[in-house]
Amino acid sequence: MINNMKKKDTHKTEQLLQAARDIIISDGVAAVSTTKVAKMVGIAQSNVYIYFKNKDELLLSVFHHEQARVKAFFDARIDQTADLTTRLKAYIDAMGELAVTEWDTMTILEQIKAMPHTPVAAEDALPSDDQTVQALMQDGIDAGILKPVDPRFHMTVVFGLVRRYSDLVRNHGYSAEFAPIRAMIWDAVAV
Amino acid sequence: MINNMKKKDTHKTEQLLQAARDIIISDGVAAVSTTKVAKMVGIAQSNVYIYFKNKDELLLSVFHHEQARVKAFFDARIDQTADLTTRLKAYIDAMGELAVTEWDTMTILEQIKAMPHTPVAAEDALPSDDQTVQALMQDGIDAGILKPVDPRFHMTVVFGLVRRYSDLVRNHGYSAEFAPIRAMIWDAVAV
Amino acid sequence: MINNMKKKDTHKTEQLLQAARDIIISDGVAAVSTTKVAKMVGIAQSNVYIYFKNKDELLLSVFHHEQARVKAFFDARIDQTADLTTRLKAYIDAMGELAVTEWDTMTILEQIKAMPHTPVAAEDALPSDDQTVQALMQDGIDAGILKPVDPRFHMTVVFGLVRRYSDLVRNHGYSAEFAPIRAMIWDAVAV
Amino acid sequence: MINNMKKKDTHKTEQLLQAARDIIISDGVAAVSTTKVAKMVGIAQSNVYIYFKNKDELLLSVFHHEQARVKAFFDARIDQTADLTTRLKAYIDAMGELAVTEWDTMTILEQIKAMPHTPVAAEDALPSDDQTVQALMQDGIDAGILKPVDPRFHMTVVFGLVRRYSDLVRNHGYSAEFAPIRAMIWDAVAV
DNA sequence: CATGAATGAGTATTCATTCAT
DNA sequence: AATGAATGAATACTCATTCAT
Repeated sequence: MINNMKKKDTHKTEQLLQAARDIIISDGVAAVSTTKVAKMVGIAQSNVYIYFKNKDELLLSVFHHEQARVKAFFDARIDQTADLTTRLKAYIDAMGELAVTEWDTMTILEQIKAMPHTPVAAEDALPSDDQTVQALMQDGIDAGILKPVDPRFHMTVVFGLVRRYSDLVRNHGYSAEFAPIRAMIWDAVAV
Repeated sequence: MINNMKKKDTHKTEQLLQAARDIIISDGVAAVSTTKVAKMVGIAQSNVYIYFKNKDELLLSVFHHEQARVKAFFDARIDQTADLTTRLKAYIDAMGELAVTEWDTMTILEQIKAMPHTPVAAEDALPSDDQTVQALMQDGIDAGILKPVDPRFHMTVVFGLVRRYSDLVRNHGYSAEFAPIRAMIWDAVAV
Repeated sequence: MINNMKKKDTHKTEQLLQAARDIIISDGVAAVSTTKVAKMVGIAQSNVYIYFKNKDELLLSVFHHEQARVKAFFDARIDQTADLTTRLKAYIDAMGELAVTEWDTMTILEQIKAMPHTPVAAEDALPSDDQTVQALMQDGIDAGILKPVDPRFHMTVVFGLVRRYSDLVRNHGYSAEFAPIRAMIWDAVAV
Repeated sequence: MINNMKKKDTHKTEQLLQAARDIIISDGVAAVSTTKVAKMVGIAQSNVYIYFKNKDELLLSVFHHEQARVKAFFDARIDQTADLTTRLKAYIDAMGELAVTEWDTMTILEQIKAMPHTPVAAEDALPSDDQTVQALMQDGIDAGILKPVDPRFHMTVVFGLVRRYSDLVRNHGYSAEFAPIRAMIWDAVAV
């Protein structure tokens, strides 16, 4: 028990996922290689195949982990029993917060999704393309609150502006309120 | 045959650029390699280094070519002598047209810009970040026509929605008018 | 369930052998790997080493099993009390039947025998090199029935033609009698 | 000229082919790897791809080289203007000589042809399956000289016995005449 | 008996770049 | 201007085997 530290086995899986995440954030998905993640964790390259069937499965695992984070984030912030307008505005605010506090998560999802031969199935998606969100938007349209266009346009506005906001805040020293951006979004999507 | 050997140089350069473009469009920037472009043009791999110092310079050259196309597109469509509101609306419409007719060009610019260690300098940019456009937006803000936020937000809205519109039209069989999208954009950016 | 755990051992051994056989038949000996056989049987890769010291021992075991099948086949078909000519002809006919009905067995023996560093000792061998058969041939030679050459030549003729016959029947839709082939063999070996 | 020994470029191709041949003879086709051949020639592994598109193309090249040797061998030994029986017997004798003097060549052809996913097209083949030879056999059958069975049986007898003869001579210190073997073959194939 | 973890060596192939000719 | 040759590093993935639990 004292000199046998072998219990951490499952931990290796986590460490590999973290290594992959780190590489994606710093150098992009294309830079993720079995060699690199293994080296970062301090194991032999071939061991990666003990924990993941494939490089694809490794990346898919990263994707699902980050996706779960996003889902938890929204679940915690949007009260499904509230009225529609409230929920729509809550979604926009949640997105704004997410884009800033979970920038890395967003980047990772974006990168894996945009891969040439992405391992991510079409159904899986970025938060902005999420089925639930799309349904929410559609409800807004049906209720006459949102403009009657394909809901994907609404999602594009929200996601695009919110990402940009976060980018300016993080990478360009921009320090302004989210309020005016929220206003832009609402003016764009609302009837 | 004997004395027109000089022309081939320029021709080969163009051919290489075209080969790179083709690969970017079909398989993404990551798939561009000196081996492939050389093979496509029918020259030895090492010859690529006669026409371009680097692979980076090749991609940069592709980038500048496409950027020039975009610039020409706007120059032809926006009357700089018209009043500000007219110019702003003309810009939005031009963007809408560009996104559809020059989808490949946009894709190429996007791809090269998004590269992990992009050869594109920060000043260079997507049309939505263009200095001229940014100035136009700033004028709109100063004139009280556009919302008083960083002009990059306005550009994000225009570019994002217009790209999405084109994507739906091209890749998802969407067949609707641009008008409602133009309305969304204007509602977002206008005071 | 509690007290019949001992049986599983033998069972797993057999299953592993069968897995190896299947791979050899479908993809050749080179395709046999501890990883694959273990996966086919549904056990951990390392468990293969519980049942077999080596990959070589696994293959050797497969070899011996198939060899035993062949031996049983001949024992059942050749009456050792019959006169020499009868036994020789019975051997040829048995070989003809074996090649067709036990094609897989022959293939497996052949494949393992032909391995670059075959685990099969020189004494062990294909049926055509079998000690018993060789002795039978020698008797034929001594009795003046077969041509006075190394008995291995006689075995080569029998085995080669019979394998070819089976190959044409199985893989090339050939549908002819064995009789003319038996005649070819006899003409070749008989004085 | 004195210190520039770079002229030997084409020679490298030959050296690589020879390295592949050597490995096939000593350890079988399966043992051929780009790493090994490159090391044997003293170049970087990646250089193999300068001379051959593929490992398959390397092996195919080896195959064609050896095949050409065999063809030349037969062309030099069989007088196509001689009468049929003479040509048939000449073929058998040529085969006997070939099997002994070109043992390695036969082994190489055999090994490459027997590969799990052989790069050799079905039309290409071992000398014993050669179109020309098959035609010769067919002529013999039509002329009533050879037994009226599929010509591949005749070829099997010739090739099989001749290979065995050579094997005994080379690997088992057998030192007998070819004459009795020739007689066995003839008795088998002739009417 | 069974397993998961580990490893090092091996596989074919692609790449950007350099250089002498 | 053009090329063929060369290289070293990188890629994902498989393998036989060992060992502590």
